[in-house]
Amino acid sequence: MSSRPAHIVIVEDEPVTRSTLASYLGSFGYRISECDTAEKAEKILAQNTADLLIADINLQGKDGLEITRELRARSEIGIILLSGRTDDVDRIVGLELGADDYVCKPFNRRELLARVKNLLRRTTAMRAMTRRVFRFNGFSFDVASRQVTDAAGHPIVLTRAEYELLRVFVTNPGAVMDRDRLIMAITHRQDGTNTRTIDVLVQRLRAKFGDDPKAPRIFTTSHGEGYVFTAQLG
Amino acid sequence: MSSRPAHIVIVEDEPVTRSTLASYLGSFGYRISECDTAEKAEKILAQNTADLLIADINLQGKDGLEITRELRARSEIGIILLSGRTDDVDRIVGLELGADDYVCKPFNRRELLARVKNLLRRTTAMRAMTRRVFRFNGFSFDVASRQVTDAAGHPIVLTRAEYELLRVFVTNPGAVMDRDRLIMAITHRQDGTNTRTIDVLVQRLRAKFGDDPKAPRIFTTSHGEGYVFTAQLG
DNA sequence: CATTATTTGTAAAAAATTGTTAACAGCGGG
DNA sequence: CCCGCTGTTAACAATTTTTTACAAATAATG
Repeated sequence: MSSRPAHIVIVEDEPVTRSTLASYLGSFGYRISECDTAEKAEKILAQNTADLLIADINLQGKDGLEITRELRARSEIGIILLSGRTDDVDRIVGLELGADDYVCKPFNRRELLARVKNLLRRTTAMRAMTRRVFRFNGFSFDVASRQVTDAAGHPIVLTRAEYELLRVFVTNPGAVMDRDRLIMAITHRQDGTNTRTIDVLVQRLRAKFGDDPKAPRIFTTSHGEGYVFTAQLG
Repeated sequence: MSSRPAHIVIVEDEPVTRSTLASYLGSFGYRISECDTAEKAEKILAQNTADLLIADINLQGKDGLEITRELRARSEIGIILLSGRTDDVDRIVGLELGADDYVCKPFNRRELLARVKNLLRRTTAMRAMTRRVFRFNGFSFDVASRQVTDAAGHPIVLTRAEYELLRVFVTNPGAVMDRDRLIMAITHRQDGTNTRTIDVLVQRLRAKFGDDPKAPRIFTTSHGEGYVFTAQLG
């Protein structure tokens, strides 16, 4: 019905809280991804499809505050922190790191929903306006307007799938991404799509960007693993 | 910090709280307007220069909740409510009316500052969207009067459906919108009209705005999903 | 090192989606 | 009532995505 449901990532190591929250928000039509550690969350966030992160402040290993710091440095995604403590200092630190909100447990889920709604209204509008342009090997890629130009300034036309794939690549430079993950990022249907689709799309990107698979400089094959974006971003 | 200091309006009938808050925020370079009633606040807000409203929930006459309701219906300004009570219900009502935040007194002013900063980061990006005249690729589109002119100033006449469609596009730049949503936006009914209507209307908009579907710069199709407005609004 | 199995590159066909044109029905104004 | 305009639908062409098939390349094995 609507354009595309907002994508919310929940990081919470307490299973009950996590699944309760996930099913509650999910019942309002949001697309939910759950996980229990910061590392798993970052994998999901790397796909750049998330609109909002709800993170517990107390996690094993890397905690919610650290995710906030790292994420805010490179993204305008909405961040809501959850905490068991109502300590002023904690709250202020979280907010000053750039978290949009800080909710203390036990929280009223209806209140959280209201905060989620209000924040999503802001972030989805903002995502459209923030203009990021990536440059590599003489090419220029404007994510918002979907325009690509080569070194001579001539436009290169990308199809939707090519655009989505390139977007995942440039936002994850140097990271090896397997085909399942790339499929998830580009396809709009969730039923089993053939992983070879990715190979074909990579081939088409290579053709449009003049990249030779035998001596790749931009889209490098990682045999048995997937593909890596190996161009130097400037 | 930014080109022009953000403008914050404070409505609070308790003089001490108000002036303390005003001078504190003012010391960080914000432009502050103080007042003690909703009516005076509305006068200031009518000038359309405000970025953020901080309102006490308990005011003589029209209270903070009522301001929120009325304001949110026509504006995307940031709203932070202040309250002496920590009642859950009050807070939820405020948030569901569209307030971005709800802070209980006595509040830590450093926390409030952090919330103000974070919210302003969101709203200043959004301010562009509350605008009523949109400019893109040399064209000018006045939503209220339905007037469109090209780069040379020559008028372009739109039909009702074309106008509605363009309005949805410019107010949701960068968002992929599926055909159902676009249909709902132009016909205000929900029943099953052929989705291909949208394709024809998009094609007509493209013709009038000189956009080539093979290398779109304004109305971009997102294969399998819908359409996106990808022109840069200026 | 030769052989084998697995993975990837490529081309082309098939399936799904969109672009385009044209025709039709409804509606309001003259 | 006729006329022009608008929104809608239908039909067909073009494009995009996905699948399929096979050649080439890489890794594994003895």
